[in-house]
Amino acid sequence: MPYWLMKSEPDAYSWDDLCREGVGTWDGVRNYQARNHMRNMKQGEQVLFYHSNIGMEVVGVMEILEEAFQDPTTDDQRWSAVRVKAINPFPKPVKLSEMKQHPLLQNIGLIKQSRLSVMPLTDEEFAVIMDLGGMKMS
DNA sequence: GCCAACGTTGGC
DNA sequence: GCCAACGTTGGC
Repeated sequence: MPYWLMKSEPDAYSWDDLCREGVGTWDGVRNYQARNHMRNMKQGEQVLFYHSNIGMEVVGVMEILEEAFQDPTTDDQRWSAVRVKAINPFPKPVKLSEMKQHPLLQNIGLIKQSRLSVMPLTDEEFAVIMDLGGMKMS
C-alpha cells in the first residue's frame, strides 16, 4: 500500500487546524508533480503531515477520506484537491534534521527535492518515520 | 534576510 | 523550441 507525505506551512494550515476542523480539504496545490501524486491517492491510504518553515518536522498521520476532486479554491480544472482526516499526532515529532541523518531516509523527496509539497514514501520509509516519531504501526 | 533550487513566462 | 528573466519555496 502506498504511503504519502504532504507539507504545509503551519502559518497557513497546521496540524492543529486540521484537528479543529476534523475533516480537512487539502487544496491550493499549484505544482503538477505534487498534483499528480494527489491524483494517485486512494481512500484509506495514510499520509504524514509535515510542517515546513516553522517546526520543520513531521507532526502526525492522516488518512485519505476522498480521492482527488476539483480544487474548490479555483475554477481552473488543472488543479485537484483531496479530503483528509487526522488519525494520530506523533508522540514525538520527527525533525527534518533527524531524518537527514537517517541512512534509510536519504532518498525521500523532503531531502532530495525540498520544494515538492506532496510525495510518495516507500513502506520502509514510512515505517522508519513512524518509529522515529514513537508511533506504533497498526 | 539570504540564497539555492526549481518552476513558469515570454521574447526571439 | 530555447533560454534569460523572474517568482516562489523552503532550509539555513
